[in-house]
Amino acid sequence: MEKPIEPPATKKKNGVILDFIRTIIEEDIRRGKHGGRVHTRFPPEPNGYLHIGHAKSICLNFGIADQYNGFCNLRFDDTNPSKEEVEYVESIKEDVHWLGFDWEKREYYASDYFDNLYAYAVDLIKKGKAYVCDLNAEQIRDYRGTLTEPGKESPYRNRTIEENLNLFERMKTGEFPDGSRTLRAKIDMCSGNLNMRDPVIYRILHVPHHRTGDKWCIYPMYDFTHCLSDSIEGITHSICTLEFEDHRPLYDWYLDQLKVFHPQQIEFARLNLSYTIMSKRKLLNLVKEGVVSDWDDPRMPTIQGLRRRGYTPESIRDFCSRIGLAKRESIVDIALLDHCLREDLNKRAPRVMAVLKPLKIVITNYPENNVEWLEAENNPEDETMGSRKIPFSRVLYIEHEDFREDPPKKYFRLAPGREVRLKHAYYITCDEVVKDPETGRILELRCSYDPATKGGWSKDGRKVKGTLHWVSAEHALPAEIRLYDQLFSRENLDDLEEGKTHLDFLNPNSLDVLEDCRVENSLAEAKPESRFQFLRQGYFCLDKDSTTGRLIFNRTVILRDTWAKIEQKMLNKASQKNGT
RNA sequence: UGGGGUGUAGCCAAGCGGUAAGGCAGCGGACUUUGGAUCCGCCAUUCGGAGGUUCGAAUCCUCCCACCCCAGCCA
Repeated sequence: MEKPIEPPATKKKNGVILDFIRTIIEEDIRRGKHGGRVHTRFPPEPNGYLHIGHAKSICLNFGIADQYNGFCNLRFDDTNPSKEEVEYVESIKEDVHWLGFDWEKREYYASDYFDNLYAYAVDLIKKGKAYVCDLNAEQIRDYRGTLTEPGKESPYRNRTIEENLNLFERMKTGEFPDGSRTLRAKIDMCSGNLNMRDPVIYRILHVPHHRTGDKWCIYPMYDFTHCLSDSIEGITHSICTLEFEDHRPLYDWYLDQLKVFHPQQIEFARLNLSYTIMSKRKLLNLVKEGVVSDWDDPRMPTIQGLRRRGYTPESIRDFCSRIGLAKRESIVDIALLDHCLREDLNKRAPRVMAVLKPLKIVITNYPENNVEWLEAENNPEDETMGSRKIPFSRVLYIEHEDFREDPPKKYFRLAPGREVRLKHAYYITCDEVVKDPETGRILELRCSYDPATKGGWSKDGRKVKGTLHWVSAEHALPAEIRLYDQLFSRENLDDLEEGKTHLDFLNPNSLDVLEDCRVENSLAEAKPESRFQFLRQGYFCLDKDSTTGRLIFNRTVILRDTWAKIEQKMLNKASQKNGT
């Protein structure tokens, strides 16, 4: 059988740099291996929801199949019925489709092969390469030895083939209790690779399976199942993550002993993201403990969470193509994902105006009861998206943040006596600040507009530095807006101080719900999952909790905010002067 | 101290003996009816370290160092 080859150098093809896996594949095609055929598989275990790390693997496997005119199977690795559920297989299928990939008719389950696998095991016994072992779990561990000491051979290792066949058959028929016996491969108890010290092939588990019901009470282990499932399906390149590197000799051993079609296992480094955890177990725990609302909480790195948050499948695929592929472990900056999303939505998302924290302004020289419908472009990046009419009237709301009574340097929004532009509308000047005499809170602004600046232009060439978004008080729709931020405040959650866990670094501000927002009336007909750019603020997505009477938006990501940076720098400078 | 891997910028990542691609982040500047977008510049004399081979080394050799994975009847 062919030995796994060292990852060869990356090569360029048509100027595009190939990663090490595609380089191997191109070399295999060139040499005519498997007749030039390329067949991959995405093999999730249905014991949890898919996350962005899985997206990397999905894009890789389906992407390669597509690129080399091959196929990619969806195969559920369902050999442990005590952890797996149909709920998960349904969500996985939905997520893969949503990401934009199609396995067509090739939906397989490892459990489909239970009969084949049993026959292969019998074959191994007949070849004298497997035996039934009566050691219990604890004893097997003792016999296995340690990392630095060799193991000891099981006293049951040299049973006759007939006895093994008989015992294995009786394991299958349910004669023995859970954990009482196993079928083991007879390899090498002295191997430096623990996986080769007579690994378990089958264990007894009197547990019903979500697909095979109670047909089986023995279930095959991963190593035995995976290589043979790959072989049965004619997989050419079996791509998995780094921790399986040690398993490759076993993967190869089973296939060599059984003399069956031999795919090649290739390992790559899984995705890690800054400020994010990717462990299924920890993610499940966040849901169970109520730290987040569910698997699709918009702060979760699950596909469903990202989807609800407003990420597009296109942006996730772009991200996966940009993070690279290698064998070194790394933590990708979450800023790259946000960049991909902004790049996508900048071109595609319609622009609308929404005021998150409304400040009422009255245009004192604008006629009462008058309404003008002004032209507003839907996307300056794409003319074909057209325009819409937005209502302007005497009473408006602007963003509270866009007014300062005592503006700092470089602040060029509204302030007493200052003139700014209302986007698509008029120039206005702030004439008066009305405050609550008791609390001093600003209640409203009295402004005047320049009728000669309709549309936001001035013939006299007068410049205004600030342009604000706004909504007409009478026409605007009330909305709830959920502002999301990273769930964790720590960049690297895998390298924590003694005694700390990721839960010690939860970001207390990961969710801020604004109940009293105002959005422009064109949003009345918006459909859940539709995405918008709220001008000057960020990208938002209509949440599924929305009802006709109550719009709810999730903030996906903010726009780049140069002013926030400038202000932060000024604050830093000031605090340095104060010696704090 | 056994076996298997990996070290190139703040974060990813090319490079495979001919003199350090690209992206993200950051920093300048232009432009702007989004402080958005766009554009233009800057950002590794050095590749974990030390020796060696060579006219020439991130690339080859030797030794060393650091980090990750493996002792489930999980996947």
